Amino acid sequence: MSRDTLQCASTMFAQVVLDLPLVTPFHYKVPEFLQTELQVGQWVEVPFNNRFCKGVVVGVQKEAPSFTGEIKGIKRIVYPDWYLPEDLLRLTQWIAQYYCCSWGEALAAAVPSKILKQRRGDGKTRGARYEVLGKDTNPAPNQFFDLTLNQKASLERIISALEQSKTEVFLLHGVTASGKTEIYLRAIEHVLSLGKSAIFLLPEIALTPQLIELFRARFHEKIAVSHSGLSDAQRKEEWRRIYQGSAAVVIGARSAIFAPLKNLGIIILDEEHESTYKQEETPRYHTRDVAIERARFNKAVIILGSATPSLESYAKAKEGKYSLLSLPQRVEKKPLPGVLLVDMREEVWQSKQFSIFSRTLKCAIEEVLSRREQGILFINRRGFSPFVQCQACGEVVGCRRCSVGLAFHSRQQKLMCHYCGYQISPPTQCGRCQQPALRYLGIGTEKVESELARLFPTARVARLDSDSTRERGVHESVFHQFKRGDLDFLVGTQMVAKGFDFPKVTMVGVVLADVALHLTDFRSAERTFSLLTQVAGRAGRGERAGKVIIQTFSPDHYAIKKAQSQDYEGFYAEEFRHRQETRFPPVVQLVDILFKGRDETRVVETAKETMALLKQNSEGKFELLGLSPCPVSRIHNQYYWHLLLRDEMTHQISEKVQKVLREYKQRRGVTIKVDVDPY
DNA sequence: AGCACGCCGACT
DNA sequence: GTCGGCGTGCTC
Repeated sequence: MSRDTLQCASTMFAQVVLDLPLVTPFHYKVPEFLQTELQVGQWVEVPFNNRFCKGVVVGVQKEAPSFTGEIKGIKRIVYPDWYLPEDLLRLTQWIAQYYCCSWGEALAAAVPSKILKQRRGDGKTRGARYEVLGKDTNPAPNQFFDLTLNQKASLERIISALEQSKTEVFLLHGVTASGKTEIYLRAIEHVLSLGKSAIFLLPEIALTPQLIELFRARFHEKIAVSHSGLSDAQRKEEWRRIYQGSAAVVIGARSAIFAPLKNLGIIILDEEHESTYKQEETPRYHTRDVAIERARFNKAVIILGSATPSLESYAKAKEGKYSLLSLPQRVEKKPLPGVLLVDMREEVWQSKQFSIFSRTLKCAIEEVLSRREQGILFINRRGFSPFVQCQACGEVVGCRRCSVGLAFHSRQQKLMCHYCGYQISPPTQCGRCQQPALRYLGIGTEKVESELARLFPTARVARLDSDSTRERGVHESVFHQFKRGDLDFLVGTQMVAKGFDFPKVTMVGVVLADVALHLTDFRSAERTFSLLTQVAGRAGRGERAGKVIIQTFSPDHYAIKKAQSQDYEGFYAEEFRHRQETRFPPVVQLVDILFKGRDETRVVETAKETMALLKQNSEGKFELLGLSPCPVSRIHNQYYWHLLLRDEMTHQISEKVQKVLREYKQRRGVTIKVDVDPY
């Protein structure tokens, strides 16, 4: 894959990857008039199956390819001055082979669709609007406050790795408010001083306006912020800007890992335990693993930061594959908030009725109001009532197109499906037994919001969840109101748990901690623990000490107990032991094969045949954990089944599976997708 | 993924 | 008689 200009009289052949799920690159003749220009990494237009397609040149060769049919010629170079950087070429190739997809599909994930997709006559990009970058609205003073000893020690190790230009993976384990961000900022400053560039990754960019402001204030026009609101044209424009070197620091979610920066010195992945880093469409890559690979290609340093590292990363740190950096204390010696568990079984028993706020939580709310402080109430479900059940026959009102219940949303006065968006007006009677006995059960954000308003009429309350923030700007305006002190309480889902830094928040209430705990998923304890720890971390970041109240029906569960004592090590040890006993990651590797189709019998037949084929070919290299319907087995009238495979970390599983699937003739109407390291 | 080719049912 | 349904196979 040389980038040297081709200067050869005899015919040359180019290997071209097309944006299609085709396994191999295709060969094309390099016409005379392109021989001196054509280089690896360029986008070309080629004739393909009676039409023209765009593709990327991934190699050139003198030898004629073994293909026996007619070899056609490249029509033109699409962008004479643009090359896909070599590290991205190799990175996409790695993604294709590790995550079982075509190189073309991996490229499609890495490059804005406007650049790759064949669209005739897109040459004129008329007045692409994009956000003017680096305009800092309120230029914060460069805060060169002193680092704590732990911060200093961590930063020194990072800088020493940067100086040596060798890849080192750091796992920065710092409790909430321990000053991880300051380390990131200084590491990036150092990288810039070496004339190199940086990528800073976040789980979800829209949720972190504060952090973005901090970066803007520090790096001014050097940064490019990639957010999901960009149009296709803006995305292409952003790519061009970064490619031309007008930004040295790129901040963004998942896809920012593919930013075409030159001379990459560092990649930082904040909140590395977050599951949003895993892409759920083909290619189903995990941003953390892609980032590590890209760092390796560039001899760059990578920092994974979290208050609750994933089991995967912490295990690697313990094995010595990653370098562990610890920040066990909050900055300025601020204490971690005290955490109180409320046993809701006892609460219901003693108060003889169920209220969504226990007496303890009510007191705490009153205290916040009387002291003019602020509070956050967290509940991991949106809507008013997560499900509606007939008290006569037990039937739960379900979606017509999905195998899930409908949730009642009081704002719209509708029952809604959270999977496909289907909605109906609240029925007056049960659809099965016709009795007018429907009851609205469970707790969602809307119910917490309305209960809070009912019990504390003076409280000024706002709700933050994906319903309330659907309209543009709502998130930011609620955020600023809360910051200014125009609100007393914020009620919300995960959204209020992440990255917020409000000094006046002294109380955080978790209305029901059990929601995520009882899902049939090997990561549910880990998710619960880290969510509770993150939420708790929102309290007591300012002058006054914080208090956290967790209401739960399972106060004895280790995920909840360890979250109460904020004991990551203890949780890790116990959870790791579970994973060893039950043989789940990180001690083994999983690969999931997904089957989807409108005709369920066909889906199952296909899955069974595939399973039989895999069994024949497994040669003891991996274990079949069995075929089953997905937890939500029907979405939008499509049936979902999956086949889970387990492997003792030999990493040959993808190859084997790919080979088997390639040989298997796909049945009509059923799509098969491979999910390596599934979530 | 597209797109053509091909083989069977109901329509101007 | 043809229009068009989608099942099958191929693309340098």
